[in-house]
Amino acid sequence: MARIRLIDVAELAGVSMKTVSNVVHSYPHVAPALREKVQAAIDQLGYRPNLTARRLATGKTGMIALAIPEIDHPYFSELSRHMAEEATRRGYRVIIEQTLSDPDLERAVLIDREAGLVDGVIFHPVRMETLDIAKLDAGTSLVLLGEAARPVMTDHVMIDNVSAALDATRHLLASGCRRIAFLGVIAADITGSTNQRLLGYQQGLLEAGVRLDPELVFTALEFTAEAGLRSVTEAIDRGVRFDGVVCRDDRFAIGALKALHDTGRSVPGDVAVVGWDNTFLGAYTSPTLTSVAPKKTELVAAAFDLLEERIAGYRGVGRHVIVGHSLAVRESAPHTP
Amino acid sequence: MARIRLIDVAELAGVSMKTVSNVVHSYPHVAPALREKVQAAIDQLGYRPNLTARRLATGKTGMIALAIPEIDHPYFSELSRHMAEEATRRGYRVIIEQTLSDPDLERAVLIDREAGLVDGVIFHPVRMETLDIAKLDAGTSLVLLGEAARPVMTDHVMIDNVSAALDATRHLLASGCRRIAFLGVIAADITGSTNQRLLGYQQGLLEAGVRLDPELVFTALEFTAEAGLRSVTEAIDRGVRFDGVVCRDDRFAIGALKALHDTGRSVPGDVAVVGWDNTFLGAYTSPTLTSVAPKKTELVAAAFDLLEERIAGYRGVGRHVIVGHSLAVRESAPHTP
DNA sequence: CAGCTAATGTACAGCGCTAGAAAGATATTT
DNA sequence: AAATATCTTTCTAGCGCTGTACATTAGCTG
Repeated sequence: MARIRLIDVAELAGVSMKTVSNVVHSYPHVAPALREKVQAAIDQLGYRPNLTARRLATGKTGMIALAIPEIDHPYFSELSRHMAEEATRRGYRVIIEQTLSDPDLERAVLIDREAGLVDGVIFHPVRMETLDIAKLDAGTSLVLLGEAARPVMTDHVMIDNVSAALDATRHLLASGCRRIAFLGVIAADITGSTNQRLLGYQQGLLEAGVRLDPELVFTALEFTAEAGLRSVTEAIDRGVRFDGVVCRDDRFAIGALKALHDTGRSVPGDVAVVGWDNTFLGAYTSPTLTSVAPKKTELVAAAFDLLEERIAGYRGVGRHVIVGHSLAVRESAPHTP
Repeated sequence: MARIRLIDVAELAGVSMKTVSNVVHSYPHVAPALREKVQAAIDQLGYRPNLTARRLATGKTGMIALAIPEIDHPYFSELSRHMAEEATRRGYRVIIEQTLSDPDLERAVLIDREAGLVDGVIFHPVRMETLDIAKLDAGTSLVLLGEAARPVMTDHVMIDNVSAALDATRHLLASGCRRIAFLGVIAADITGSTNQRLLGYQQGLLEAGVRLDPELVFTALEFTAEAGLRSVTEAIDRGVRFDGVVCRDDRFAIGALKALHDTGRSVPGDVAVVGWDNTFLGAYTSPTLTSVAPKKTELVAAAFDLLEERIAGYRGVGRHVIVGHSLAVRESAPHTP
């Protein structure tokens, strides 16, 4: 039972391969009677075009790669879902590459891109630096996500992290918080995100005339809820007093919520908490989580727009697109009454 | 700056294409001096083999498709991660197809498989029925996950749902629960999972001599935390009394936890809760969630084993593999003291 | 009905790589 | 030294599909 090929259909229908191909592609100038005959042959044999062969012939793969640190991080899994749906809408398939924040795997993503497997790559780097990416960006289609790196020649989509952190901080200040913590700084973190979010946080305190207390900038060991939990618990154990927390990641916020709960603090009564990314997690915690909400669909659409322009041949300087954000206000840091 | 091809390297190195190919594939019988010269040419030009062309020539794609209902469901995103890692280990790439539990999209997965894009498919059906799958299973490599359907000729990996539900129910019974609810039955659900889990639940009650009260089988509208929350809240509003809940899904459990919290019940004091799938969600709820834990890595390994045998040419009858499970015991339904 | 345009259909050369056959070179044996 | 065996390398026919160039037929016009 070998695969049915175009030529098999052609023989059965008594026409040339090209005519069958024309029918498959709904090419307009095919006589109705012939089209019907060919279609019947296709149906009878159950013919499916071989995509690999088509790709080789056309030079287009119809696939794009989405390279993210972790598939099962809620933010990235939600992002993946949006990407997959947008891709379907635009006639692409997505192949997801997990980099695990490993510099070598990240590099491999860019190198593989050259292998003709995909038409373009949407890449959220964590560990690779700007120059590193620039060196490997051989002019083929690439769009970067996040804040880690932004080579001059490469397109790039992100939210305004400073302003989003500012919004979060203002929100806490408006509800009366005065000792607001930031969770968290990570030693090994080379991404720009944290710095920018920290900047917005500082700016918020500054404009409200609240003194910045270094003790309130918590550190964590890694980007997990567990690390967030530990960090907050330790701060409490050290006797640090605070009435609000801006978390740079929903997972940190989940950990913080749990730490506060376990140490008998009420949220938002004693401490108000703001998370980041507005993952679905936040909707089902108790209390539900207020969180910075990047406009994910905008982000995805922008990334695809840029990528498709690159695929279509744009070779110019890198475009930087800032997509909107909002604050999804829930119980952990409610609106001021 | 066109793509570098094998022949470009061959010309630069002054050898034949096959020799370059031999170097690329580390074929042993290449004279060291030549190998070096060819390698130098490869490096100089930055040659990358075109995978599409290689595929067409070899007939193998090195890719497998993972078809799941939703990428961002925690269970499936965790599964995806394991799959991606196992695939890498075995030299495959994974392309994730999201079916959204849509029968047409599910069907498309099986039809596409014929298109030579992937070497095999690991498919977790939700809406397609056994016969439907059997009809489309043209003998190419396919492994099914879950309980929805199991055609005779198709390989299949699952956990023993009856026994897992039995374990969960016994656990609650052992800690003294006597009015144990099941969350939940969904009208539109045609998967076998719920029935099997319900069966295990009944069996557990039966062997403990506890009467089965139909009022305790909760229904929900869809598989979301929101629906779980609503279902439990409504049961409480109706005045249904219960001291334990077996949830057929962690998301239901998250919703249940929130419903109990919002209505002032303590967990596990007033009501003990068991979830299903042991997603990472359960580790960060308050209280943390006891959950049925399928051995995901075993499941993934088994699925790949079967799939690789199919790819290698096995054409026999469908194998059914049952992988182990355990109960991840946490605060929401602790061990009996 | 010749003379032209438009509509249909066919032939075939690639796309870039693989792999088996064949050829050429070198080493070993008698 | 001839004959045989063993390496190395080259040659080349596909893999299945697309798209260009060309051939054929049909449809009109004057």
